[in-house]
Amino acid sequence: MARAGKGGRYHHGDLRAALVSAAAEVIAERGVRNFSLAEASRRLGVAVSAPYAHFAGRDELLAAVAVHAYEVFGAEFLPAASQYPDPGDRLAALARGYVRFAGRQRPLFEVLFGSGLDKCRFPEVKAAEKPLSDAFGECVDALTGGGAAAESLASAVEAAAHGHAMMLLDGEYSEQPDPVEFAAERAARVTQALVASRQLLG
Amino acid sequence: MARAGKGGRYHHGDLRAALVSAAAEVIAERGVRNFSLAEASRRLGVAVSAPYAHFAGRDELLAAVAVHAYEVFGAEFLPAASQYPDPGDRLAALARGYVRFAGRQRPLFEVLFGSGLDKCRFPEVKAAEKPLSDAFGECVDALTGGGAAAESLASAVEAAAHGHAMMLLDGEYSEQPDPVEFAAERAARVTQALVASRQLLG
DNA sequence: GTCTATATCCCGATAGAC
DNA sequence: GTCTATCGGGATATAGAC
Repeated sequence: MARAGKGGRYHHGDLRAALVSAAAEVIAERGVRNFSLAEASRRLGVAVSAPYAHFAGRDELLAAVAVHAYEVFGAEFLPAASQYPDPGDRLAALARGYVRFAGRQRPLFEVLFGSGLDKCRFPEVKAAEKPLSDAFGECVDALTGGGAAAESLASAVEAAAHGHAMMLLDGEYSEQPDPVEFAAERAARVTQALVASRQLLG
Repeated sequence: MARAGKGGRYHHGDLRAALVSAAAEVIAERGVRNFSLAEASRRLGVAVSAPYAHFAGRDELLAAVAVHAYEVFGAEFLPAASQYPDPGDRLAALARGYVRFAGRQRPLFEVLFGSGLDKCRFPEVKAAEKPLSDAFGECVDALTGGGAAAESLASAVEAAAHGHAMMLLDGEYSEQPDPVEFAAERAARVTQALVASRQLLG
């Protein structure tokens, strides 16, 4: 890392990357809603206008953080799921991981789903999401043989995982000793139930 | 409604209520993220500081809009569900209504779930939510006899409904002829599947 | 008790110098 | 590629008119 002092004229070789990680820090400390380009700039000791050389605006930087969030997500939870030989167990492990990610990496999860970021506007974000949806897709294909049945099972499981994550972050399980694990286990169980009754889905 | 022209000195008898409905309008037109106290004030022809006589800040006004959102939600979808004699069908109708509300009253739904509003800080919001969770609770109690089984079924169905709503708003079903009904039907079906396999849940 | 006027501070965004 | 300067807008606090 190069100079951040006020005397420094130029920053370093990779302001772009530095901004992404500074943004992630700010968001972790103060929440997505209170994140600002200006604050990220201040931390790096650069002018508030410096980010505009790398990002068209606040949303574009947020999108870059979102890409990072999906990478962390994948690195942290896809390996754990792939251990299970049974596709139903694998799917349940994915749902569990999804909820754990929400609970353990709350700020990153909020960038993805609570920041109001319109992912459709950013193809990079969609691309970063793909390994995750592919993991779901692989399991449901193995379970259903593909087609419409696969699609509706995937939809159901993703919805269940997301819904439990949201309820966790909403504080619905705050009376539990370990809210994160509680929600994660529930999502896994619901997934198993959906797998068992998949012929009813579509 | 009283005068809104620039010449007017006072506004009317109920600035508080006027602010809530103006806020709902602004949000409908420009989205929750772009909502501001100043914009709502401008529409009513009052000074930017006027709202502070009724609300401590932006979040407090947003909370009032959230209460309104839950009222609309209840008025619009609870009656439809209560028609069904079978508790499983009733639960499925609730899930369907939940997703329809998200799709048809998107701005209000976003106030509830996409505005970053911390509902725990506002007891009024929690109270306004109660009729809705009671409706879910009544169905699951009828199906399971209450207790932990009721709680986990309720959790699963709410998560499924919320998850499908979120995927709908995320554009996942945009290639469908009627995305709202498509998502609503899926949520209803998933609910029926969860009811059928409820002994696996908890 | 309700609203206006005003002033400060922070943020997003742009233009032009180095 | 970065800085300085600047504009417009929103949040917020205070003082005062009615």
